[in-house]
Parts: sequence; C-alpha cells; structure tokens
Amino acid sequence: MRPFQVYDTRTGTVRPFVPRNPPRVGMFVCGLTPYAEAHAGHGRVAVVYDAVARAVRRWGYRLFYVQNVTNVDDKVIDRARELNRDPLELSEHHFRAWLTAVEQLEVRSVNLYPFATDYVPEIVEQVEELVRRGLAYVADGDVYYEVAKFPRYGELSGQRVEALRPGARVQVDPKKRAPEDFVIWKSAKPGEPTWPSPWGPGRPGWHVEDTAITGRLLGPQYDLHGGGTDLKFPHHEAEVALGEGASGRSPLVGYWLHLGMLEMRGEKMAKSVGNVVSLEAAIRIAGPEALRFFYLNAHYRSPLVFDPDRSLAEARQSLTTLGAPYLRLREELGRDGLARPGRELPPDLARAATAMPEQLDGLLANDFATREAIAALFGWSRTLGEWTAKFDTLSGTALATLGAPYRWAAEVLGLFPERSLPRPTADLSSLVRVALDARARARARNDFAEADRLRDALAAAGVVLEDDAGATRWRWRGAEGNP
RNA sequence: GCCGAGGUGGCAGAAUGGUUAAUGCGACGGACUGCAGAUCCGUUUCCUGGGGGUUCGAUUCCCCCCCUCGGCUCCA
Repeated sequence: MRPFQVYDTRTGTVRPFVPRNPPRVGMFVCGLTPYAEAHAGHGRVAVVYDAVARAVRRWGYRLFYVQNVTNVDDKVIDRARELNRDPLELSEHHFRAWLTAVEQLEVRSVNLYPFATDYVPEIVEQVEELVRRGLAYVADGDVYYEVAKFPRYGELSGQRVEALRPGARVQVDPKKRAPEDFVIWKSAKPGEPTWPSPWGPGRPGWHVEDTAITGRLLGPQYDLHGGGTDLKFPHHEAEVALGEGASGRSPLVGYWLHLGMLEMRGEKMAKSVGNVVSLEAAIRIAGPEALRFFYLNAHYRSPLVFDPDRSLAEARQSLTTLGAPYLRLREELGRDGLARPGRELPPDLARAATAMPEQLDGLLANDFATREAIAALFGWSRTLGEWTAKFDTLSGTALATLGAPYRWAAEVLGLFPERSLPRPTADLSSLVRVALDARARARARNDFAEADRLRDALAAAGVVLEDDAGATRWRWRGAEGNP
C-alpha cells in the first residue's frame, strides 16, 4: 500500500492517510437527488471522486465506494406533483440519465448506488436508537434530532449554534424545540410515498438516509467521505451528530473531502439564476473526454470557473495537445503490433518513460493533485514532440515504453479511453487507401480541384487527412474524442 | 452578522520563506503544405486584491481591510 496524504476538512490539515482496517477502505460520497436533470457541477463530483477511487485502488488499498441516491425527499415529491408523475418513477428516470452520463465520463469506480427507499428499515432502526438514547424526540408524528444533546455539534464546520441565523433560507418549523433541531422522520402527508414506522406512516428526513446507509454498508466508522462543499453544513454536520450519536463512537469519518463549487462566470450554477448547463449538454458540447479533463485540470478543493463559451473549447484543445503523441503511438502500435522491429530508445529516454508513472503517483499522493499530474504529462508530451516524426522508425516495444505515462493517465485519471482509439477496420482502410492514391495522383498532376474534392468526400465519410512531408496520414474523425 | 473556501499573466489554473512564479488556452513568429488543417519548434522579460508587520529575503507566515463564492438546520 502506497502512503498518501489528504486534506481533512474536520482538522483543516493535510494528514497522512491511515485507514481503520487496512487494506480495506470505505468511502461514501453524497450523490444525487434526482428530481431534475443533472448539471455540469454534478459531473465534477462524479469525476473527481472517481479519480480518487482509481488512485486509492491503484495504490493497493481495497476500496469499497458507495454513492447514495436520495430518491425520496421534498424536491422530488414537489417536482413529481408539478409533472403529475410518481415521485419514485421520476427519480428513477433521472438516475438512469445520470448513470448514462457518468458512464460516458468513464466513471467506473462506484461499487454501489444505494437508493434511500431501499434502506427504510435501517433508517427506522437508527431513528429508534436515537430516540432511545435521548438524542431525538417525537412531536406529532415527526421525529427531530435534538442538537443541544450532542456537544460536538459544529465541530466539522466550525459553526457555533448560537451564532447561526435561523430561518435565513428555510422557514423555522414551529414543532421543533429549538431552531437548530432537524427532522429525521416526517409524518405522512396525502399523496406522498410512505412507510410504516413506530411513529405512524411517514418517510425519512434527508440527513438520516446517509448514516443509515453507511452504517449498514461501511460500519459505524469509516475512512473517507466526499461531497460538495455546499453540503458541509448542515448536512455533513448532521451526519456526524446522527452517526456518532447512534453508535456512540467517534469519529464517524476519518477524512472529509470537500469538493469546490463549479462557478458560472462568478455566480454559482443554479436553476434560480437560470445559468445551468446540463451535464448532458456539457458532454455533448465538449465530448466526454474533454469534460472529464476539464474537471481534473484543477485541484478538487478549489472553486472552478466554468464559462460555457470558453472552458469546454479550451479543455478540448488542451486534451488534443496532450494526447497527440499518444494518438500517434497507438496508431503505430495498432497497425503493426508490439512485435514490430525497429530502433530501440536512447537509454535516458527509456529510463524517463519508465520512471514517469512513479513520479505521477507521487504527485497525486499529495492530496490528489490531479492538476500537478496533468502538468507533468504535458511535460512528457513536449518531450515526445521531437520524436513524433520518428515514431515510424521505432520498434514496437520502444513505442510501448513511451506510452507508459499515458497508460498511467488512462488508469488513474480515466483519460484516453480505449474507445478513442482509431477504429481498426482493415477492409475500410484499404478503401480509404484507394481514395488516397487517387488523390495523390491528382495532386501529382496539379489537379487540386480533384484532390480537394476527394479530401472533402473522405471528410464527409469521417476520414481526416493530414498532409505531411512526403506522406498523407489519415484517421477516423472521432479518434481524438471529437464526435 | 457568523462559519468555511477563495482573490496569482489577456483567460483558465498550480506551486513555493530565496536564482528566470508551473502547466494549458489564446496571441505572435517559424517549419511542414499547392492551399487549409493537424503536428512540430520558438516567443509571449514588466502577473501573486489593498495596507501594515515578522524576516537578510514574503506571493507564501501574522494582523487589519476590501472583494468573490458556498453555507447558516428538509439547501442549490
């Protein structure tokens, strides 16, 4: 297991990571409330924690990664009512769309997406335990957590209960003993999905679902908890109070990893502002590889400016530059294979290539500094710049050696997925070659009108040409992740 | 008001108590092209919100102020 360090919000410091039960690591990330289309900010959550999970696994830990789905809550119910749809069906629909989107983004590391409604028995059990311990009280079919009974409340976020401004955004519920108390079980209202409970039919409050799920799947104490920084308070603070209150053990979470917000030209991305770019649209505009690159091209804790007119185009250009040598390598290897004869690498270059993955791990092991790793990868692409013209002289093994840093990026950062490889369709390739020959002959007799006509026709068929010194290269459009 | 995260070149965005403050985008120039594109090479010396302090030295550490973003108890 490779040691690494990580910033923990609770202590406000970067600390060496020490799992509770090595090599096992439990990680929970607050997932979607699928009441509407996911937006580009949600995509950052999916991609960043995916990269975290990939790295932790690469470093030899046995990670179990859970991302919950809040498929029943006020927003889901309200929205379903507006649309005259069933709430659970509505959230199921948006969750499916979410899965489709994140799969395009190469998010492959989540072990389980538990739905809140599948954990109602665990939720009820936890609420009962809290009532039994005197930390929660029943009022008219609702159950509230009594914050005053949990002295550590506020430790995660640094909030002092007496300094809060009650009702700043949310109406204070008159049934509460204190404004800071929060509901953990809600009595049924007409037309809402409900479940039986000792306090009558009702449904879970928001915060408990997470601790009930993690209690069941990860135990009373686990290692990593992620989510947007906007959830730090009250949601994560409430999770601490619930989880530690119910189990009597502290801390609930070893390391809290909070993700910076995606900012739309200095404003938060929000439906009310009307500046939301849906995740699906961002994927369509940028291409999934470039969008993933965009998210990882900043430190996860920093806010990240998302300018729809610039960010995605810039990410796409950057990724093309970064991957250009790798694209060439894969073209050569895809055609001739590893056994291809040719020159071997100068020893220092071979050594540099072999050493890169370890260096990249080292950079990432410092609080998941994906941006640092990407900068180093750009350095590698620049090193290969002068070699790209000579790739056709190198042996297959030499080419594979040069590709090591990119394979690291594919494994850990999820860049350069296999699907962006040139399509190896030999029969079509021979047809393309026929057209290229015709075009070469046209050019030889200076018939450029005919040459351009052939080039345009090939382009229309998805074949991109590059005239280079002496030779014309071609590849399928989309090979660089450009649909 | 309180809590938290931030403020770095035209833009995005790293890092650091100390020679030229990464990297990318953009821009400009060049190579290659019939042209275009892609690719490659080079240039882009005057960039760390403001004011104090500590220090031989501060962008980094401390204090005050300004600004932005997130949160303030079922919230986008």
